Formats: sequence, C-alpha cells, structure tokens
Amino acid sequence: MITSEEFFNQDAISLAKDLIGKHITRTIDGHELTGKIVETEAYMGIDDRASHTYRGKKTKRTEILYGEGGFAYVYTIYGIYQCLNIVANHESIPQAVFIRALEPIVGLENMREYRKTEISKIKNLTNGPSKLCQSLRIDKQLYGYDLKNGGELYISNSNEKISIASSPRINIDYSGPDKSKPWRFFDPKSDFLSK
DNA sequence: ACATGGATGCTT
DNA sequence: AGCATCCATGTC
Repeated sequence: MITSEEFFNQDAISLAKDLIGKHITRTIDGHELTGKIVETEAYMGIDDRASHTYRGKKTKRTEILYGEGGFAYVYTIYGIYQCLNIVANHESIPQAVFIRALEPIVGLENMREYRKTEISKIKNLTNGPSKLCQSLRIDKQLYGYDLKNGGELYISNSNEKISIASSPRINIDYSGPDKSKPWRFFDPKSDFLSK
C-alpha cells in the first residue's frame, strides 16, 4: 500500500504516469476487488480548460480538489454514471488524475455481480471510467476518502514492468486548445483500454 | 450513429 | 425556478 504524501502530492501529469501499472484495491462487504491501472488522464487545474477547476472554479462538488493529494474525487456524470479521480498536488493546487481503465486482477466474480450490465468479455468489467466504478462499487460515498489510509480504497505497487504511451484526452471537445494536450497515459500493450 | 439520463452549476 | 451542460455507456 502506498501511504506517502510525496507520491500523491506530485503534479497531476507526474502522478498520472506513476499510477500506470499500480494496483487499486477496493474492499467492500468482505470482498477484495483489485485491478491494475492501465489508463489515466491528468487534469491540471486552473489553467486547464478541461478541468472542473478551470479558472479556480470552486463548488461543493470540486472542494476536495483544493486539498492535499491522495483523496478520492468521485462525481456523477450524465446523471447516471460515476467517475473516480485521485486528487493530485498540494493544498490550493486543484489537480486530479482521472482513472479511465483497469485490468481486473482479484474478485472478478464479485465485479460481475456489481456491474449493472451483463457482459460477455472480461474486459468490459473495467475498460471505461464508469464501468470500473460499477465493478468496484465506487460511488459518492467514497467522495473525499483518503487513499493513504488504506481500508476501503487504496493504491499499491505491482512488480510488473510496464511501458507508458500518451495521447490527447477523451471526450473533452469543449476544451479548445487544451483538447490536444497529450495528457492521457496508458499501457499500450494492455487489452483493457477504454478505446 | 444515436438515445439515454439526472445531478450539477449557472443564469434569471 | 428554469435551463444548458456533461472527464459515458449501451444498443442500434
């Protein structure tokens, strides 16, 4: 388990790269659900038009982003889906890393139960930001949860060697010049990417 | 390619 | 109160 503030208090681009290949574990109802992070995106805060904190916008929803790194930022998208971000950087620098896809490692049968849609291929458990939230049963109950404390949600190292590629971020057409910034990071060899 | 969905935030 | 938006997904 990774407990150090230094790890999470990096800028979002550095953290987004460092999270690739790490394991994320959710414990719920006595089950352990673990996936390897294979795809992330960095949201760089006040100067990033794709960020929920662009120009310092601060609401009840985005409040947690203004604190220290390592906390869960969970929000609802399109009224029905949940998305998981991990807060990056220091207090008053509101950046985050969006978790877009996982490779399921532990607890696949439980993930299948929690997933709202019947699936035929394993990769459809976690190859999208809201799919993985369903499979790991991540919702706004975890808003503000400290991943450095372990317990219900935490990050840990894996031994596997991975490579990292980058591309523009997905579904941020409203972001003008920031639309093309190469702030999506992924393991190009993974079969579990969202696109 | 298109329909779906409602919380959120911003404007009256 | 009303309204446009949205870091997706499922099904066509």
